[in-house]
Amino acid sequence: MIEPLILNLQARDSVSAREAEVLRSMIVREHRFVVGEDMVTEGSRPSYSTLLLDGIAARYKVLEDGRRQITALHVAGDFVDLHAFPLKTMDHSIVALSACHVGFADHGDLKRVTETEPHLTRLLWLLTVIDGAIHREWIVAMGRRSKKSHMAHLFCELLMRLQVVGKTNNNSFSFPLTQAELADVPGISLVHLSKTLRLLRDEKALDWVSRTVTIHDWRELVRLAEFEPNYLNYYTESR
Amino acid sequence: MIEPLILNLQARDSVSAREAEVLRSMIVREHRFVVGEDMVTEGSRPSYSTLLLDGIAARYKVLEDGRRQITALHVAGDFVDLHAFPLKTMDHSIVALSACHVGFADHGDLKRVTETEPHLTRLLWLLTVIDGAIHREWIVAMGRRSKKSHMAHLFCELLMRLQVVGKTNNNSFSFPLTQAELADVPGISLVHLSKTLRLLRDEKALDWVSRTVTIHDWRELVRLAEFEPNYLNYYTESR
DNA sequence: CGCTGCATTGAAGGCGGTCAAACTGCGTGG
DNA sequence: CCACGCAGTTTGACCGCCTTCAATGCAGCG
Repeated sequence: MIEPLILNLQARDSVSAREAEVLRSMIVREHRFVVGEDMVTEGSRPSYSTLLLDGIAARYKVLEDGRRQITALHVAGDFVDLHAFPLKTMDHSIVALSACHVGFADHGDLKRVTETEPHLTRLLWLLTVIDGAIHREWIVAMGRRSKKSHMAHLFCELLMRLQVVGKTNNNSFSFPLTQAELADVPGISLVHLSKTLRLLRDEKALDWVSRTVTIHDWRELVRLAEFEPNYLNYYTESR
Repeated sequence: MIEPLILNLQARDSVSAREAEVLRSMIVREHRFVVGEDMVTEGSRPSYSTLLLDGIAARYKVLEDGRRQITALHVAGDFVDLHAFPLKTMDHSIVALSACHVGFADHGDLKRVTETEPHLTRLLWLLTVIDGAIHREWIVAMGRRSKKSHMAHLFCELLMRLQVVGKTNNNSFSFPLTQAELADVPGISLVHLSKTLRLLRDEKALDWVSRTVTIHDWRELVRLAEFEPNYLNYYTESR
C-alpha cells in the first residue's frame, strides 16, 4: 500500500527491508479525501503527517483579496506535510485536487524513528529537502521563464515524478484539474493559461483532454522548458 | 563565534548547553569569501556544509541565456547549504553578495549527530524546513503580489531575520547589494526594480542609501506586503 | 431541453520589458 | 586639487505580455 513511497525513496537511495517494514508499520489510519477537500489547514498543528497514496494534492496560500497561489503539487508517494513534523505549525493549507487516498504517520512514531533509525531519518529529511529543491525550481520558473516554458517545465517534472511511482501510461498521466486550478501554479489568469496551453498544443508538444495529459514530443518539451531533472535527485540523472 | 546560529535555533526551540557545545565543536575551518565569490558551485558534491557567520549570500540558478534567478537570500546564522547533507549533490550555486565570514561542518560530523543526537538532528532538519517555508512565501510573492508589495515583503522578512541574530540597529541594517543583484530576487529588470523602490521611498516606507536599508514605517510596510511572519516559525509569533 | 460549469476567443488597457540617455558618487591619476 | 572614468542609479519612450471584461462554445446532467 505504501509502495509509491518506497519507490520514491528507492529512486534516491537504498531502503533496507527492515526500514521498509518500519515505514509500513508507521502508516496507519488510511483515509480518502474528495475533490476540493482540504487535507490540512493553515494554522493547525497536526500530530501526524500525511502520505499521499493516490491522487493529486496542492499546497496553497490565499491572499487577503482571495486570490490563491499554489506552492507545490503532490502525487502518489509524496509526504504532503512531512515538514510539519519538525515545524509543528502549518503555514499553509493543502487541498485534494482529485480524489485522494492517504495514510497518516503519527509524529510520535516519526520522533521514535529519529531516535532509533538514523539512516531512515536522513531519508525522510531528504524528502523534505527535495520539496525545497522543487520549490527553488518553481521560483526560477516564475521569475525567469516565459509562461509557455514554465508550463512545459511543469509537465516535464510531473511526468518524471509520476513515472518513478508508476502512475504513467507511456507518456500520459491522469491530470484531473480545472484550468482555473492550474492557473494558480504559475500565478496567471485563467484566460492567459488557456492561451498558453494552446501554444503547447499548436506545437504538438502535448495534449490535455478528458483529464489526461499526453506528452507527444518529450524532446521538444524538454527543449522549451530547458528542463534539467537533476534537482529531483534521481540516481540515474545526477550521480 | 557561532552565536548567530544559536540565536537562530533558540528563536524556534530550546537548545541545551550540551547541544550548543556539539555544534560549536562541529564548526571548524573558518573561511572568508570576498564579494562576488562563489561559495558553493552547482553540480558539486560537498563533503561539508557552510554556516554563514556574517555577511549576505544568495542561492541562484543561471538559465541558458545567462539570466539569473536568486532563489534564496541568507544572513548570519543561516546554514546556506545544509540541504546538501541529505541531498548530496548541489543543484544550484551560492554566491557571497557581501564579504562573508563562514564556518564549515563536515558531513561526517553531521552524520554522527543523526546517530547520537535526535533532538539536535530535528533542530537541523527544522532549519532546512524553514528554508522551504521561505521558498513557498517567495513563490506566493512572485505569483500573486505586485512588485511593490513583493519588495516590501522581502524587506519585512529581512528585518525580522536579521533582528533575531542581532544584525540590526533599530530599524536599519546593512544591505550592500547592487540593484542589479536585487532585481534577480523578484526576477524583474533592473530598470523596473529602480522604479519600484522609488514607490516605496515616495511613501516614506523605507530608504536604501549607502548600502544600508532603513525602515521608516514598519506598519505601512507590513500593510503593503500583507506580511504574516508565522512562516518564519519564531516562538513569539506562531505559538 | 435548458442549466451549469468549464474552456475558448476577442478587445482594450496597464504593468513590466528593453533601449537609450543622463545623473551621481567615488576612486584614481595627472 | 581637479578632471576623468567607471560603476551604479534614475528617468523617459516605446512596445509587448498578461490582465480584466465580455461573449461564445461545449459537454454533462437533471
